[in-house]
Amino acid sequence: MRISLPADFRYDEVLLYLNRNAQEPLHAVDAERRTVTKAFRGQRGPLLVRIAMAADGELDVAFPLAEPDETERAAAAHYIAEWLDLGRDLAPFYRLAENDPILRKVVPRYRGMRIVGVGDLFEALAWAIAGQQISLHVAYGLKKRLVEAYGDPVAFEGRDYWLFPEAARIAGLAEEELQALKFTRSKAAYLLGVAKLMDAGELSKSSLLAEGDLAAMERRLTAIRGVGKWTANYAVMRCLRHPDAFPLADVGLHNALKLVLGLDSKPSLAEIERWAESWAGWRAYATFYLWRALTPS
DNA sequence: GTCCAGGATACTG
DNA sequence: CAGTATCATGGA
Repeated sequence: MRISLPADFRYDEVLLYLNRNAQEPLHAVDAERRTVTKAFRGQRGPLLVRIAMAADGELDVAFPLAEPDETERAAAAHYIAEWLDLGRDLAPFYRLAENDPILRKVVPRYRGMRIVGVGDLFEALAWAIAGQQISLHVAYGLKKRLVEAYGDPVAFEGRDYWLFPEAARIAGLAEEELQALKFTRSKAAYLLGVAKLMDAGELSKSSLLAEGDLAAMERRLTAIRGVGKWTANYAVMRCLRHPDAFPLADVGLHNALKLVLGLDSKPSLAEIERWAESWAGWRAYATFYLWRALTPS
């Protein structure tokens, strides 16, 4: 199957981003063959896709495990388009960045990079909660243990491509079972709370999207115990895909600004908020591009 | 040993 | 209302 790509799209950036975590359980990047292999939940069961760049510049999508039917092909196309944010017109962001004293230092270098999404709201929130305050390295460990304990494996070529645990599965656990995976008491409680809320149907991606504007989504999410402004905006950025979601308290953002601006200490939240005023409408993309500056090459 | 990681909450003055 | 202690693991 083929997927046509928008004008500004850089596949190398997808590979680089998805290859940050050497022990990633949810997908695999083959750097030499330039492929990404990933399983996701379809209506009739798990689907495994392997994407690659075709010679003609389109995205090639293979289904190495089982031949999909028409519904499944459509689901995969939709999933990938949302995952890689293929539908977004980045031209307004690039125009904005050209005239911004901070973004102009970063954005042109990575033109074509799109925010890689997390389709599942429970996964996005769980990942954000796991990542609160600790290093990415530790957060990756938490995620891997959670996925391999309670997720669902799809075996192919001698390894497992895991499906992230469903909220219903986590909702039935005791806090101690999450603590055994090295979640702190607080994080275990937060994650259980979110899982129960979603399992009860009181929180879903569609109901959140129906809120419409960013402020309303943030209000609903921050009403949940353990979900502060950072977590809410992170989840909205990665899952709901609002281009203006802004994880202001993000340490990576602070470090990126320090690096890009050549500061000798991290800027204050008030300063960042002021700079970001001119990024209005695109603060999620501004953040993603600034994060990129922290990665070599 | 100390500091800090892609924060949130409860508590204090 | 603004500061501060606490969480709790792992790498530098």
